[in-house]
Amino acid sequence: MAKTILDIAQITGVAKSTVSRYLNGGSVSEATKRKIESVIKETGYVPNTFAQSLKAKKTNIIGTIVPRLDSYAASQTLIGIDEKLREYQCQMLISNSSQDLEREIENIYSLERQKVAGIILLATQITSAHLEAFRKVDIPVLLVGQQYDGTYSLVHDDYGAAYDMGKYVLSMGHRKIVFLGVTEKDIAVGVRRKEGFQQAVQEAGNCEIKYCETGFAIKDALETACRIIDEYRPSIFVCATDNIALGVLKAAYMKGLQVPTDLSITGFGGYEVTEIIHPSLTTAKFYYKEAGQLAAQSMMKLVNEESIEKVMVSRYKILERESVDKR
Amino acid sequence: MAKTILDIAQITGVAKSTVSRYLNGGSVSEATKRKIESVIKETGYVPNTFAQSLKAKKTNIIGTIVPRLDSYAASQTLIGIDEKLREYQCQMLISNSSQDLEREIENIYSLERQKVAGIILLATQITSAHLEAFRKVDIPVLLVGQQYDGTYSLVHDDYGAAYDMGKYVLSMGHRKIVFLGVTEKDIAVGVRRKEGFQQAVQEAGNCEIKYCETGFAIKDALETACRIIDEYRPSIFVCATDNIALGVLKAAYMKGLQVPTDLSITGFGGYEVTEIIHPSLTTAKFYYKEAGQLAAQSMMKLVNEESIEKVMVSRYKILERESVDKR
DNA sequence: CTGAAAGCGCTTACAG
DNA sequence: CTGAAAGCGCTTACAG
Repeated sequence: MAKTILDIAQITGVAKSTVSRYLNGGSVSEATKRKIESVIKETGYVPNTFAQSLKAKKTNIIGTIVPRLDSYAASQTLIGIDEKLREYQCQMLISNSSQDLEREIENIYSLERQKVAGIILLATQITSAHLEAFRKVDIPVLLVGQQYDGTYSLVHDDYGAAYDMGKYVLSMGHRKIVFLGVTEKDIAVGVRRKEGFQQAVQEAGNCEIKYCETGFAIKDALETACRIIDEYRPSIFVCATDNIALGVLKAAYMKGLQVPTDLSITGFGGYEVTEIIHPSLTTAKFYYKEAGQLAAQSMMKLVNEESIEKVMVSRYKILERESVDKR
Repeated sequence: MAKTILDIAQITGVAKSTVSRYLNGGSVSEATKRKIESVIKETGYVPNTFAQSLKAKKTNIIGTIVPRLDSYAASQTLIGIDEKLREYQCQMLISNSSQDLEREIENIYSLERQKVAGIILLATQITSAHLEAFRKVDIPVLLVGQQYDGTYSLVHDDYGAAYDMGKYVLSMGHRKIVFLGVTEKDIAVGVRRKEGFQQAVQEAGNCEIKYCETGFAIKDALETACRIIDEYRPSIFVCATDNIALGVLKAAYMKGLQVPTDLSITGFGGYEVTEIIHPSLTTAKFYYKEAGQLAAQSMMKLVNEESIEKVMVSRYKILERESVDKR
């Protein structure tokens, strides 16, 4: 059923090598070119990628490992990567780790086995097993979202965004603040965003601020927020992600608090939904798709052995919307 | 750098075939087994997938084509597929068509070239070029979300869900209704959902109903809804997707209408966010992840040449929430 | 411009 | 249990 290059050669009456040359743009006379072309069309021949790759020892596939498929940040980043890779005639192979760090490691090795040209890892936490894997695989690895010494990384400016967000919140007159963050194992989201915010607060002084931690899931944030609202009455929740902010928003409704009059809320991310909801959410927008494109472009440079910055930083923008009230 | 099976064989002092047998669980003596094992560990040898696949002529990869990465339905379906495939030791290769039908066709052929064992297509529209591609590629194809004669398909019960939604809306006393649908090129969403709803309305009689069409994007729905609200004052918008409902919700806010007191809204899909927003959205929930799992399982049967139903139907559930008022 | 031959890394009957 | 050999489908110097 599936034709091989030999079939084409025999039908056309030329040698395999000639067909191969035709396929790869080598020198072939116009006449044979036409003959081969028509035979290929008739037979519906498609080259066997494996045989090609076996020779080439390299593919034009870039592996991308994502912690989860159902995240705005991840899907936007993937879209950006995909777009840019397509420009370079490269394919993107998505590998889902389902937020399982061990599976993430497995995926790295599995991508190596599939001879991808490079690996883009949408990182959350980096363990020593990760570092070992980076060392072992003989292909370029680029981290997106987390920074780690010794590997290439593209990060969002979590610190800067959080600092600006802190400045903004304070400028709006808030002095009784809950910062609802996440585990510090996640350096970018758990540590950097907190630190940036802390810096802004510190510079301002006289401010009552409580740092709390919750999970990434909306439901977790909802529960945590309900508890905090009962115990403590902040004028604002500064949330480390938009999803957390969404949970807090729901908690406010459940507690009968008007947003932003009774309670202000901010997020990080700039998910599409934050603009649609009412009140719309004040948040620090990260340019995920853009970051994805940059990641892909940088990876292509790495693959072509051009040099790139060890650490690249993607931009952000504070979106002042309706969920923050002036105090 | 990268070791081959020959290197391992030479270091161990055996033949390539023995190493291969070891790798594939053939008969090898305990002693050689141990030796080979240790050499492989030392060298960090990983088999070359291409060489393997070149022989096997088949991979354990299932290709999945999605119209877009940033859709709740798509990502949930992918997660379901991925989960189930993993159970079968199979890989999922995601191919994004960015809502470009031509690219979708290209992706089918490209997956064939990569010798995937089967293709799961999260379908939107099926053109004749699609049908030609299905015929030409010599591997099983399964459609998800759309039904088409001659191909295997797994669909959501769009008609049933829409019928039930119609019944529900009418039972809540609504008699001046806008059904905000999408292009009829999309049979499942544009035609089936409308037909199911129509059937319910027809059975009820005496009802003023207006059928309108809009795009899939929240922004499109927002604009369309604004126009409709100005021209016509329905008591309810029945929207063909949750995203459209979200757009209408925003439009209502912008027009100063209270939901659900001034205007009721329903959707289709059951996206996570519909539960979080306020008021929460009444919608027909489809079980995307479950559908993905079933799709993967069915595909595995197809790959193993077991027989499956030509058309499978996934379940749904009407979620009665806060966005519909009793009239 | 064209063809014969070697080789990419693996698997698989076939002998032994 | 083990090894030599052929072959999967393609590419790539090397001659001609």
